Amino acid sequence: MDWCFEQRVVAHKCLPFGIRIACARLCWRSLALLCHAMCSGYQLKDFTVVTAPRTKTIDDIASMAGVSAATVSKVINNRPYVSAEKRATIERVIAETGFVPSQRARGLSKRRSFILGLLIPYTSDQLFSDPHLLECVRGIESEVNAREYNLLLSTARAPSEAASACVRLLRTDVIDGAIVLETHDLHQFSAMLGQRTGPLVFIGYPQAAAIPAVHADDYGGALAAMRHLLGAGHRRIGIISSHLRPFAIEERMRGVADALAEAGLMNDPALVALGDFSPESGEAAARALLGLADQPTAIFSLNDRMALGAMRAAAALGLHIPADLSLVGFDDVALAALATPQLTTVRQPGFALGAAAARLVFGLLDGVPLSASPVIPTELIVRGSTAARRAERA
Amino acid sequence: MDWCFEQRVVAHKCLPFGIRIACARLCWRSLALLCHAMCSGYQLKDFTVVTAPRTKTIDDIASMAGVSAATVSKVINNRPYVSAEKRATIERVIAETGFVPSQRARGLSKRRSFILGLLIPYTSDQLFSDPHLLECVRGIESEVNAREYNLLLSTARAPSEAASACVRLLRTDVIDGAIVLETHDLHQFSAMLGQRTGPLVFIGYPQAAAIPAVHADDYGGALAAMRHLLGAGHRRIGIISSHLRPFAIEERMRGVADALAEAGLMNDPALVALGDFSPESGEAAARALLGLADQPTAIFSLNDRMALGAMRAAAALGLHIPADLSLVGFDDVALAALATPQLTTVRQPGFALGAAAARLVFGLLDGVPLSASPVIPTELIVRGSTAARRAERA
DNA sequence: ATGATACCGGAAACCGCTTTACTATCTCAT
DNA sequence: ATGAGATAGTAAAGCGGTTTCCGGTATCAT
Repeated sequence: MDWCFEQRVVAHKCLPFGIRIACARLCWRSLALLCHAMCSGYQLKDFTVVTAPRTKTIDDIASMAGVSAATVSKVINNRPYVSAEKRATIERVIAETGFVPSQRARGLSKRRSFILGLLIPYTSDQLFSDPHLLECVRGIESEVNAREYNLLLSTARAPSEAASACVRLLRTDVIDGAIVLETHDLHQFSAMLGQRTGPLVFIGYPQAAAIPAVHADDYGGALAAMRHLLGAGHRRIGIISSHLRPFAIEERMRGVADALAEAGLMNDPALVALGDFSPESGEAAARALLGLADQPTAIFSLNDRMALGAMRAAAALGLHIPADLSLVGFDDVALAALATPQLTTVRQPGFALGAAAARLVFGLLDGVPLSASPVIPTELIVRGSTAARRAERA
Repeated sequence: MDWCFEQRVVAHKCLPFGIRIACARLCWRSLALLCHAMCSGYQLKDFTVVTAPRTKTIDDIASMAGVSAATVSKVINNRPYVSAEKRATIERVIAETGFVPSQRARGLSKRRSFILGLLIPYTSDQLFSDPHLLECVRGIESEVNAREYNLLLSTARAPSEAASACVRLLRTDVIDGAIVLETHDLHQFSAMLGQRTGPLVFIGYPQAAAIPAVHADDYGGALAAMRHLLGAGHRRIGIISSHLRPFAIEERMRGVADALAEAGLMNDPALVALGDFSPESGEAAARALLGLADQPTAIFSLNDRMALGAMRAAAALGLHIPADLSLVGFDDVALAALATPQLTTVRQPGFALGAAAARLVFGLLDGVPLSASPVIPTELIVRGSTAARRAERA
């Protein structure tokens, strides 16, 4: 059996001196002994490396200010029953020493970590390159910073992975609550939801009931977009939808249907083409729509990327936008404003969504009972890609 | 003076019953009393809301397994001196109860929070929409996950804000270390660097000495790009650089100069046009270059976005790429592969950069002495925008 | 004066886990 | 047999704050 360092044994066996290495916190002297022994071929076993202790603790501040730690705590937490002079003294000492309490210890006592989790299940990488996400994060951050919280980022490749990561983060006390960006299948989450501790809010449409969520007014946005086109005199409006049907798309389609009904128009299935959100699929869908005998005079694409593809298709077919064809997108991605002509579209309220989600989590943390899921309004941005319908066969 | 709830007083004054509300942890009964009192118009003062305690603690597990908490801790931390049978028992109990230790308490004892900070000083929003960033984050995450760490996200509008946020996070013990995405002026950071506790690694070129950093091989990338063009026979190569000169650009320019020198060519200042990284500025710069009497046959743009602008300029001038003009970019943004023709460019090793930075932080945390800043190789991706120079005046 | 009540301040307990320090048992060469 | 050395296990002491609980003044109406 190899010789080894074991706490109690070190002193007797390996080291000829009368000094024992009592604890893992090595002083220079014991360190030297250790080095010597290790150079002689001994192995270390059952040892731990501890990092340096805190430079200043609340007790130091307390003794410097001539009070007890409890009083310092009161001052730090801005609580009553501290005389003005003591408070001033303590505040001065804190300012002088630049003392900041340890969130680790604080969290243990207060049973809060002051950290919110942000879970991004990015099955598709585009999520990150999506400026909408940046806006969401900014919105979340603004609320989080206002409450002196922090934001923990966790991305996961698969939704199931995200669900377990989320539960783990919550159960290990790392975070106080979490915001989850919409996932196609929330089933994964709902299965693990019972195991969690702490609030969870989704940005998107909750498919399971009783899951707090915030979402944009997709319905209203689509309604506004369609009304805009209908108001401009368009009667045959092509729709570029998707064969993938997340809730947001369903809602937008509902808005489309209602707008058509409002105008007394039929919902002609021939005028609906399906894509997969990519520009290429949008181009193909637009070609299909424009190839109809009774060509539509306007197209509403349910996302911007497909609308940009439709723009290409129109150009290829020699159609001028907006003279020959009006085009409306959805999302207001950065490219929408850079395209020629600039794309009329419905803006996603990213910042507001993020902020609302964060507020919801904080509310839940504070015990505010959950009310209805907030719906954040969308905004129609009218730019150069839409115009009044030209007179018939002009 | 208003009547108020104060811990000791509650019982005598506000409540006629013999029950005192001894602690803030309200049971239903005392809660009912409180509600009653408040409905009668009394105010609450000096109260705290505490969240529920942990459902299961290590002590519960210990008693369930019939051992002491210390032994359970040994098992959890995979340390020796636990008999196989006890270990098995404890592991079974842990599995059955689904117990996970509290990171809060763990962090306090171990003096580690198991959280790494990621600081993104996004003066310009494009940072986030930059897929390169996503790759960096993915690289960091892969290392972080491997070590069962977590990632805390902190964005800041100004570098000074980022510096203070970073120092605060470090000093409050929230994070164990941090990775900072390159900032134009590190001076802000170096000023506060002394106040920090814990390692800090930059992704980018450290302008102050002795700051650990990792960066991409911008020099080598530019060298490879230029060699590629020179090898294809090009002799007059326009450079689209920038009037902003972060270190990365300096390095790329150095690569350009060395490649030219290698080929025995002069570094003609007339062939260098300046932009501001945007596509528009790239377009303008390309127009300027292509308007020269002695038109270049190739252009090397120091970033992709300007290269894409240059592509537009070439198209507008009726030049075909790569037949009339070869074009090389730098970064390999997503659009580079989607452009027509596909852009030859130098790929930023985002994932590797992130991973290297994370490894560096962990190394520093483990006390590994700092060696030289790692340089991550870049890769020339040859696509359709470059071709051999056509015979003179063909 | 004198309770009654409000304001202050501190000792001690606690949050949940890790580490120390020490005892007890087992192994094994002498 | 026996003491040295290795292994197992645990009570107790932290980690760095917060909260409880209680005693001591200051104030104030009677």
